[in-house]
Amino acid sequence: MFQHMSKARHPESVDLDLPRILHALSDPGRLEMLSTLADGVERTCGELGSDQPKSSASHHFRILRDAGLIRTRVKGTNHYNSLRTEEVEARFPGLLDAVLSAWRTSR
Amino acid sequence: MFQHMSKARHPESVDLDLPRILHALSDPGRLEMLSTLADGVERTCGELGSDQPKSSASHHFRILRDAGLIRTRVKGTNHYNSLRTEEVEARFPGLLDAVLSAWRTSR
DNA sequence: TCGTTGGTTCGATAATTATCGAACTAAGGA
DNA sequence: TCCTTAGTTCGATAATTATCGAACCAACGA
Repeated sequence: MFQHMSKARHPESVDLDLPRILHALSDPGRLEMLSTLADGVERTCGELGSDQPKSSASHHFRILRDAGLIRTRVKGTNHYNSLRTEEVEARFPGLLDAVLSAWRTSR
Repeated sequence: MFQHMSKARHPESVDLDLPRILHALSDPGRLEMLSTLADGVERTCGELGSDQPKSSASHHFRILRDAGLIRTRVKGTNHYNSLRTEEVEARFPGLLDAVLSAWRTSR
């Protein structure tokens, strides 16, 4: 009885948990993915995590998804990821901007 | 040949590492400590971590210190901790404010 | 000098997270 | 129907982090 991605959870905005979000953000690879997504363009997993094994990339996507930072839309055999900008912003104003611009200046 | 706290490291502002900082922030207890320190008042370890065993509290202080988020000043037998507000702000503008106000609204 | 106080460090154990090959699955195309 | 593509899930192992009692240490006061 396992859930495949097609039924994956995306927590409601209200349920976003700050420590969980900060943990998801505490990894260079994941920050890089989010930074890429920050332009609002959807991207497939392959486009974002091509520098590592598929299972590793998938793991990191899951962390981000479970934290509520990205949404994954399944279309055919592709999984399109997008940043949940407005929802995170509504719950934690300024957080995403601060983190992503911090990342860009320190990279 | 061990280093006691009196010679503990406090990383230079320039060396602040974002993933490390975000990891340090990804714990409710540590967020609570920082939130308390945000008023600018120095506090001893005992005042901040009285809800847990000394060794656990000390561990969390170390994480925060190593990340460069707090400074620990030793005076007599007391260790006074303060938030490194300006330094973190200078390196990562808006980050601390965003995280701490996010924490306060979600607690 | 002895005890106390405030906190660190050690050491052992538990818990969480990361990594990645291999098996799997759903969708699409030939 | 068979093959391929894109990505997930499993399973095993390694690495990191957390927890906390116990030993320790430096400063202070009696």
